[in-house]
Amino acid sequence: MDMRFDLAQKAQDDTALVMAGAPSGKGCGGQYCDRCEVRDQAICADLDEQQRGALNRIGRRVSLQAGQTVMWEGDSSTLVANVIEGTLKLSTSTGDGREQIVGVVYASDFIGRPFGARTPHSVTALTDARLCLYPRGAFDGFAREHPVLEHRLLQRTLDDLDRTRAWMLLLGRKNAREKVATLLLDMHNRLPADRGGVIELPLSRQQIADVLGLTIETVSRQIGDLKRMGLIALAGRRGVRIVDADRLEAMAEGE
Amino acid sequence: MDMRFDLAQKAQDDTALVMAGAPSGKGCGGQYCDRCEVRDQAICADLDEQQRGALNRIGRRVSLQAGQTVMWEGDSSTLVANVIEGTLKLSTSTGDGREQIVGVVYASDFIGRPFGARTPHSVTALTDARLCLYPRGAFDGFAREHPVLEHRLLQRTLDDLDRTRAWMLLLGRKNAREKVATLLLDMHNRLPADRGGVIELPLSRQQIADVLGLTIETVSRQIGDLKRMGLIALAGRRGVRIVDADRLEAMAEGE
DNA sequence: CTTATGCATTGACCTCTGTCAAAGCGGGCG
DNA sequence: CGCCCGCTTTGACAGAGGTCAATGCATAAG
Repeated sequence: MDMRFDLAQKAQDDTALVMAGAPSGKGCGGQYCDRCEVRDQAICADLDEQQRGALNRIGRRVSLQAGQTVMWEGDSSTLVANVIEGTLKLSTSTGDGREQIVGVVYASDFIGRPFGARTPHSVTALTDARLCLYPRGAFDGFAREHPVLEHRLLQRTLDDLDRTRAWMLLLGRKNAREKVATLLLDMHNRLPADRGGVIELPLSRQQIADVLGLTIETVSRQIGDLKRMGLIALAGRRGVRIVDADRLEAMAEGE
Repeated sequence: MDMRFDLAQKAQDDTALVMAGAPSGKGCGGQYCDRCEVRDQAICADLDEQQRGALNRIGRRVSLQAGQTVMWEGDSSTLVANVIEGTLKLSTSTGDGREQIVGVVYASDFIGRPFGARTPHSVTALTDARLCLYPRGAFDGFAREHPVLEHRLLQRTLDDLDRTRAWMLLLGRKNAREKVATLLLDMHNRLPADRGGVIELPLSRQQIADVLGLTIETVSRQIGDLKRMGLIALAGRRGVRIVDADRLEAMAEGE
């Protein structure tokens, strides 16, 4: 059976569980916000203590396991959230099941579609994750009353749009080697490395393929080539160390 | 010589002309806004008369000829604008000159990068066009003081992001036939048709290729195939009529 | 109306990436 | 510690789309 369909089934059940199981009225809570890991990076950063308290009251914390899907492409938009911890993918699919990952989000990022009727893409946890979840209607109302929040959301959305458009160049005009090199550099810049300089990829080979618009076989071959050329070193299935960043950057640009 | 480079050269000169030649202090002007064709669709729609007057004072109207470039990828972001009339493309390129069109904008759309240091893509007129142009700094300041404007800008940016992500699915996962069919339907939905049902494409074959991540030859072959199959009819270089929308939609989805 | 220019089409060929199938191997479980 | 499952790698092959080159044909200038 297709792994992706498998995950989807599982997640559908789990999501229902999360929704039902969360204690109502228990928001992020002022006490949570005070020690929130992403308080200074997330969109709530510019709110004062009182405003944050008010936002708290409409939200709640939720834990996700790797593989769980929080929102489904095409569903009516009922939830938005801040990512407290973990990595998630945003994805869309064609009618016949081809998938494209349209974004990868990290701690402090915002997910969901405020001010819109439909969720344009699915959101699925790649690692275990924690969210600060808000009902969309209440969030929209709060945002409209707090321009500092909307401003921060606007900045974030503009940044997302820039990054997304840059990725279109990769999808439309780069070859497989350039695509893989670009992704490895991108992850290298965004993920923490251990002492040995090894980063743990949050994506399987199939997911890398889904981000780059390739097949798993092509991704595997390209990574193998880069290793054989001595530009990268592999450590297990998910570990990667950039050995020669300059040459890898040259590859990424097609030089 | 490469057509695209040629255009670029030409536009660089012309842009300078426009900037220097515009009478300073002559804004869109209250009298212009009153008869503005896009007043109710552009981001200024929710401003009251007085606020619109204030925004006017920092902007001015500018005319562009087809082929002129208004903003350059990577330049510092100094301008933003509303499109009054015409069609423009947003594009990025790799170091070695491969181009990807990352967006096509029409009347009432907003262009430029507010709240950011750099322009992430070039903006070039595909047809003759008119803009309502604002210096970025002044626009940013005005926007921060007028949450209704920022809200409208946020909605527009969220919509852009949705559309851009949907396009990523096309770039990463659709084949040439599906890409071309999708584009023709998209244009059919957004452009006015004459009595005969013929739409005038604002894009040359090369530009269609740059939107779809294909070569001009592949685009030409696919359009030829669709014509031979009786799904579309051609009228000159730019004219297209959708003959069988249902079958074309099936093509677009790969069915 | 005619001509010239440049965009568009068509053809031949080749390469890159996808497809299908089999083997390898990392990591969790017993 | 070893086994087994599922992800990953590797191989052989096919086909979609790119490349290079020549021809066709709108369109606008004369």
